Amino acid sequence: MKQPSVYSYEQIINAAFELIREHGWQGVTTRAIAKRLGSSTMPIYSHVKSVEELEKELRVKASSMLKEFQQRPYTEHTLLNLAFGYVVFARDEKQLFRFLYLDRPRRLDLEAMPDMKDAFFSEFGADSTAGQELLELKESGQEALIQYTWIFTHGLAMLVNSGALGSNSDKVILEYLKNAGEAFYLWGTGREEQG
Amino acid sequence: MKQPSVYSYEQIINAAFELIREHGWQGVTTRAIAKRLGSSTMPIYSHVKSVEELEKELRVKASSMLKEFQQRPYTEHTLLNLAFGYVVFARDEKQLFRFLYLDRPRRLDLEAMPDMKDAFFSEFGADSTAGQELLELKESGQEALIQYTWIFTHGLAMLVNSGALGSNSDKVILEYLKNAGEAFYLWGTGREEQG
DNA sequence: TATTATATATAACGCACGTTATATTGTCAA
DNA sequence: TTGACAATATAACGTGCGTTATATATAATA
Repeated sequence: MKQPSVYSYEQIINAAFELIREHGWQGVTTRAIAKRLGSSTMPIYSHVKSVEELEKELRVKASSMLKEFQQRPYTEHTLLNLAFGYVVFARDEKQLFRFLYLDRPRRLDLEAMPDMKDAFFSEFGADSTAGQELLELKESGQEALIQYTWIFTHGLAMLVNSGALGSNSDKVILEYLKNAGEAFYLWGTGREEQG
Repeated sequence: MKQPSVYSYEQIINAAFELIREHGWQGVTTRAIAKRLGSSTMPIYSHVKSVEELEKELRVKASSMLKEFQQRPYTEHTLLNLAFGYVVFARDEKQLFRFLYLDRPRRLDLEAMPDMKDAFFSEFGADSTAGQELLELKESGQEALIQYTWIFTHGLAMLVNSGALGSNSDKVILEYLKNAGEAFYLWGTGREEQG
């Protein structure tokens, strides 16, 4: 390197991340990034091959932000925290949520579901104090509970994201999730007692 | 009129509708419509003020197609039919579903929820033979059941639309919906017995 | 100090879009 | 038959995009 760059890779990604948070993916253009950086578009290309690569990086950043939302200890129930964090992310980071799960259908076919499902499952170690009541279910029952909860959570997140629900307060969201989880759980146990 | 038009309004709308079904809203351009029509772009403008107006018309057509899906008598339960039709539409008309509920967030904030909710509610007349078991719930319980079912249905539709679910067969979808509905219903009745 | 490579700026290319200006056609009315 | 007007075709305008060609400046190296 014969020349130190004045615009770092981080600066570029951060500027792009600011833009996507504010205006969504469609607001992320090379010219818009350059404008925010106070530069031309060239520094972008010296650090990033193409916007496609930049998109990948933004997806990583957005995903890790979502993960951070999901790992906050809102309640004592890890499962509930994962769901609640997901919905709150959809509410408070509308553009990022849209970017991850709505804007680009083809990319995330394989990402959306496994991410969430694995996250759920990773909390099922016997040491976990949070998901205790889940252990009362058979493994198939656990999986079903997770799946139904995840479907409901996803639906709730969508509706919250688009403002289709009347109220979006923490309290209301939490109640939805708790009630639905309880309903699925009771249904599951009822099933097992029968069969 | 001194001249009969060779390209009718219907032809234009139909061509656009074919395009959106195949390639989504982004595939609907004046040039693409013209190409399918075998014409230039001018006939479009003689029947339609702008693409914005055309978008509205397409939204009407897509909505009425969705409604048609929801009114088919898949089962004896009207409520279930509405939900099932919604999910099947999301599965079989991927682009139309995306157009209505995913592509354009701002427009449908006020449309998505009420449409579905009203449809649910319109089935609750005392004459309706389909929703009988619902009448056993209090009005607040009915509304809650509808809301939770709708959230779940919406989430399921999203996941089915993006192919995130393993299987998309009628049977699997129906089972999801029946189980979730049952769970919510049981939870609701349990609640009422307590309180 | 002279050279060289790199970072950046400027400008342009090619593309696709909605839309519009202009030309052409064909049919109805006189 | 002729003139006028509406429907359509052709072509262009303006915009915004990703990307690239070219020019310039600046700092490390020889």
